Amino acid sequence: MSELPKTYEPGAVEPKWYACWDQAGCFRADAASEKPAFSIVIPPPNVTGILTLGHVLNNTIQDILARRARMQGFEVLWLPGTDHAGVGTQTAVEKHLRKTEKKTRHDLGREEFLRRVLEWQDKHGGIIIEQLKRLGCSCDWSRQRYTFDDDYVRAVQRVFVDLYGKGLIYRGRRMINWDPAAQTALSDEEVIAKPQKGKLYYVRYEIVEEPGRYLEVATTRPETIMADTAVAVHPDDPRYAGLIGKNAWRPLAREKLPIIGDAVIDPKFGTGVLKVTPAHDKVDFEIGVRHSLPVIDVLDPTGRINCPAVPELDGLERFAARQKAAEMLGERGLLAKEEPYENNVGFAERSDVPIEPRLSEQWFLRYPKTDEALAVVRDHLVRFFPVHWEKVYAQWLENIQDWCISRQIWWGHRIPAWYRGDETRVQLESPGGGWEQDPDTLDTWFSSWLWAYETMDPETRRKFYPTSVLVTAPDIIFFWVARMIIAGLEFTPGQTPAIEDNIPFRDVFFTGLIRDKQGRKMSKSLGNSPNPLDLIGKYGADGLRFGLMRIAPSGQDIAFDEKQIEEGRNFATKLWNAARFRQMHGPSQATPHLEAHTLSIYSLEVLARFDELLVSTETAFREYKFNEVAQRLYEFFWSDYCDWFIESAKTEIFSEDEARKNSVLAVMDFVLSGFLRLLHPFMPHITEELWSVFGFGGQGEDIRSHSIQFASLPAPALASFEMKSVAEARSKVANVYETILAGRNLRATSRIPSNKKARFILRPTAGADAQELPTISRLLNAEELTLDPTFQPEAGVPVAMTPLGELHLLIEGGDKSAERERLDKEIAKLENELRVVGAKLSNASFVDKAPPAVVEEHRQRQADFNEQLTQLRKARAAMD
RNA sequence: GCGCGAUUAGCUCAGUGGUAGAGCGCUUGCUUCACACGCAAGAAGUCGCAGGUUCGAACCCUGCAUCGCGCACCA
Repeated sequence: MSELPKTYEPGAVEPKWYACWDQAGCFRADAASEKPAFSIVIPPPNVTGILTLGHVLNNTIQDILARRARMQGFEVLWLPGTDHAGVGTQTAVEKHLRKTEKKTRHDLGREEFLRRVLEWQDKHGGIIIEQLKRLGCSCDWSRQRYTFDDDYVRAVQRVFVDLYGKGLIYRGRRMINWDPAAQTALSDEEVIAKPQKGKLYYVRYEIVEEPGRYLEVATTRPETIMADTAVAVHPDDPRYAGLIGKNAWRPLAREKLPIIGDAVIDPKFGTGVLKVTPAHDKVDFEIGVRHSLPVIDVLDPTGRINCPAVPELDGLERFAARQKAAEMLGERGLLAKEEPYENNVGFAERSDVPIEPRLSEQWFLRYPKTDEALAVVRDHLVRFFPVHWEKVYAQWLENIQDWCISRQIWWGHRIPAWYRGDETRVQLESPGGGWEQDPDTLDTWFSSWLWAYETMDPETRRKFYPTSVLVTAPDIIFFWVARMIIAGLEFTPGQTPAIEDNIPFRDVFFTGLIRDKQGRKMSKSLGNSPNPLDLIGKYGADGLRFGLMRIAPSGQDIAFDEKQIEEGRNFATKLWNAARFRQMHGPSQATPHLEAHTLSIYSLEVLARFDELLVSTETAFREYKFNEVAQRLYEFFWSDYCDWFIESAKTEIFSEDEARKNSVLAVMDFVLSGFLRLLHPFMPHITEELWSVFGFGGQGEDIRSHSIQFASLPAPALASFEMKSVAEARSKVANVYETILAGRNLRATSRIPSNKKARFILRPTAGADAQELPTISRLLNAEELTLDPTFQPEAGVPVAMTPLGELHLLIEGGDKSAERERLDKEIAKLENELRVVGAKLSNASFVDKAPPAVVEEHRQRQADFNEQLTQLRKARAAMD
């Protein structure tokens, strides 16, 4: 066993072990294994992306689950990969082109542009994979997939053809969300509503049949007046009775517009009159359909006005045109007034510009299996953690609209549809000469929704599908989670047609979003997003992982604070030093063995607490409460193991009694070995390092046989022990520890500096024995602790009531008044607590109706308080 | 408008009916033979507000307020 260096250096240790695991194929899943399967597919990051804290959170959780499952004896597949991220990647490359060459994709042409994207991908692709490795992720890299792998592309297209054949995919001219910046259609999910401060313009439309009478129309979009094809009022609105059927003059590009009645008009909004613009508003379009109105489009794909009839506006950008149109109306006396107004405007998620509702020929998917998808979550065949996301999911599915899946961007899966004249064919290969393929590509999510199974070859799928758990952020619950469930149900990739064999995952764990200390989202522009690689450099991957896990409450957003990562690092150091301390006292056995009859009461105590730790972490894991697991591990090790057990054990460790010393060292090893295994999923590198240094895994050629990764989780230590003797030992230890706390408090309040030895005298209660005095003395940093049943303190000697008796602190020239004050405080505190308990016990209802155990507990407390109080009063009286 | 979360110590958060908790920060004492990325002690909270249920409420119920999120509407 080599000696441990003074401080832990993650920078050297972590990459060493990762390389070792990776080379030995530790993460490779064997589809032919006899072991039960556990599988996770990674939410594929963008191929050209770099690691964010969100990725760290997400992938640490997946790694914890994967590593724990390996230790539990599962054959584990954690399947990694990347996503081509259509719009995102294309936008990045376009931006780059604009900056470096001042060119647009159209300047290059489709073929050249795609060549450039591939160049970009080769240059920036795969960085994130290396970063995940640095974090310690135990993915099966031999199975790494990409949504642009040839097989995967083929599968996506086959699915399109299949759904078209089933009549679920269709092409149609409908109102869609148009992104004028990216110049593509978007799905409803990609539109983010944002409140915007604007103006409400009241525009006067003159009635044709009654010259001089005007209808006032409240609108936020005067620039689209030229596209008006009607004016509408509510049919029952008395203000406008008799106008329906007449006409109004369109104030720009002057034309007669019919005045129509439609029940969708809200008489209370504005003036109760709506200008109907079927080309540029979804509701207006529907009104247009009901009343057979013509559709006039006055916007081009980039969002500029296309209306030669009004030369002042033609060619203007839409927001400039709004301003100009209002001015023109004002000059003509047709603008009654303007009011400031705030309304929600849809913004494109990616390019962050207002979308335009636009009539356009696109491909749509009518979602299949929506009822079934609702049912599998409602009936918990798929379980959501936290459960409240079920409702969000259900709400979406219940109001689901057809999915616009075609995109007018170039970087993506080409739509397998072919045209010749009026003919359309949907098939993988070109039907032959004269046929042209649809220029559009598919929404990236139309490939992602197959990720849970299309990433697996048939053999892998047989073993590992459905996957065990999906770990993802809740913001893609519609984009990805819901659609994967639908895909599983529709395409039945499972081994049997049974629903439970086809759902893509059993459990879904939704992480929180990481925010900064002020609660803002992490973003590049705010510069509030720390680079995880810098954090790994400063605190180690293990420190980052543990720190983050400890502050990540399940399902709640996380306020990031680097201080907490520092704590993760500190915990690694604590572990390292406790191990160092152990190592200084001789070699450890590969499999530490406990001899029941040799165990000290402190050993039994720490073993009992370790068993409790096993239970509480197991429970927390079942609920995916990672922060709770981390917190328990932290508390156990720092407080129970280091502060109490090791400190108490020093009595034996530094003693001459070899038998007792060896017994305690064996317990240290036993708990350390078990604790390393419990901690390993959170801090894989340092635990492997210590496991190896201590030789707990034995020796061997093949790392798989002695790596902590494949060691089994610890079993309860005291399972076969006699419960009564354990309980007795624990009760003794509780008394000892309580006495130590009281003594330390006495020291501190009597202002004895920590480095000064102090002399204590214990006047014991009946039954207290001297056996534990050395340990108590050590933990009190006492010069001397003597047992004296007949001790009669002089007035002013500080005293504390402990379970073992009166503990007196001997100091030179005791300060009477200070001691008197201290005692008075103690007495007042006790009296108060006694009053509370007394009040409760004298309440007849409480004694009658509360559970007997609770009442008994209160009685016990009352008795304890009374006894302490009596003693303190005696001590206080002796001072007067 | 509908729905979902949150509201507990200065900060970040645990706490599902029985004496209010942790970490950080703060105060005090300490380089004591694993660890100053440490040890020990301490101060600090009418648990958002108002009702209700209960012997007993931070916890259960109702309403309200504030903050955040989602969905729908928005001329």
